[in-house]
Amino acid sequence: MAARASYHHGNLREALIAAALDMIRASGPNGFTLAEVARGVGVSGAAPYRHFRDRNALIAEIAKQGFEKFAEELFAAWDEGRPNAVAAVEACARAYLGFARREPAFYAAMFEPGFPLEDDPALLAASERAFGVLRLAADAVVCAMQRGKRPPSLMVALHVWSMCHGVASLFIEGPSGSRRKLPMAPEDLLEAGLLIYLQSVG
Amino acid sequence: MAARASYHHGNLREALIAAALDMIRASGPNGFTLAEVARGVGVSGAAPYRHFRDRNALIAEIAKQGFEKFAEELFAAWDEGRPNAVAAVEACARAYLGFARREPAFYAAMFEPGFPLEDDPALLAASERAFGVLRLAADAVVCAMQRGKRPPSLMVALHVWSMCHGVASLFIEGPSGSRRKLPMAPEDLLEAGLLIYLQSVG
DNA sequence: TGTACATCAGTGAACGCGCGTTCACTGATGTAC
DNA sequence: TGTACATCAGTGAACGCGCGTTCACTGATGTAC
Repeated sequence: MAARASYHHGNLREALIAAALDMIRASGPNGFTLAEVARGVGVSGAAPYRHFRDRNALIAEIAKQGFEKFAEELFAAWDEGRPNAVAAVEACARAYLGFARREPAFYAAMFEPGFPLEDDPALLAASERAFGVLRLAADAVVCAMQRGKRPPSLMVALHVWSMCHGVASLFIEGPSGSRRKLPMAPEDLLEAGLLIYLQSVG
Repeated sequence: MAARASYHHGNLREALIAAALDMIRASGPNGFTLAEVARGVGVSGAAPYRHFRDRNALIAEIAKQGFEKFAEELFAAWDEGRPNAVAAVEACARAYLGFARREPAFYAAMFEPGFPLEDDPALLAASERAFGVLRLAADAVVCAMQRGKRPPSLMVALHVWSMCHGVASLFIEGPSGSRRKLPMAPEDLLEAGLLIYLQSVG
């Protein structure tokens, strides 16, 4: 829509991504339309194909960037396990929900892309890098325990991930719009849950 | 597609639901098309409107029936808390995953309907009835604890629900198709997680 | 500093497609007398 | 038992719509000489 001064856009690729994020935020990765994105940026419907193979490729790029941001934020929250392993896991969990809350469009593209992650190896890799941060955190928790009573840290990481994702997708407002009401902050619910879990694990 | 003998279908409503479930199983609640459902049942594109207000009403009906089946199965698994509260919760969790696995189409319609649950009061009520079973189970767990150390049972129910839903949506094959590979059965992962959690809670 | 030319990011028109929904209608069913 | 009629589940054609993608093209950019 927005009229452009020059024939060349300058940074169409980034602009398309930004417009797509707006659209996904409003109606989810499925309510997302390449044509409307192009219109929103003030460019013909064919222009996006200079930058993305097809519709899915744009979603995949967004999901990938999302996982990268996500991994960074988790990693920062983790803070090398300071002040202690359990607190660091809690910080990751807060960061997890914070991301889902602040970036519902990225989150939706990451977890409901509408096609298998395997379709895009770079995307899959980015997703695994993000999970890697949770593994780090779980490792630290497990290492803080007495030898012989250590559960597999992969399992702990998967439990933490499941709980985070469960709370986020059930209770954080997102574009899919089927979120439940809750008599408390999702952050508090998750914090309590992980505390109980980690107390028993270590 | 399938040719009919008589002018009247007989049980078009049920047939539409069954055909829609097939379609949702294959491509999710968003890849679902009223026109294709009608074709699949061998009926004109206008016929479904005799039974459902619009496309969403059909999805809502499916989600509602899903929650009802779901509640029944959870309730049966719960088995009035036998043999003991913790084991009964574990049974519910297994039933939760079993449902997601056996009925991916219902599950998808229930948790990614594409419109807010609040749009259909009957649907919302059915969803709350299903959650009610988890509350029952959580109540029993909490009641088995010593007075004074009892956490709010609503919170426990929400934790159990989050973990079940997290595991199901991350690791159980569904139509959205972004499920992760896992080096163990989701059932085992969830069972271990809940055991650790419940051990600490009680 | 100026010019020829390769590169490439955009255009716009077209293709084929299928959707959701409405409408006036018609064929079958069953009920009241 | 037979018939008139109301009911209602289907039809089929049409409406308006917008999508994703391809294609031959053209305008702007920047680089080599």
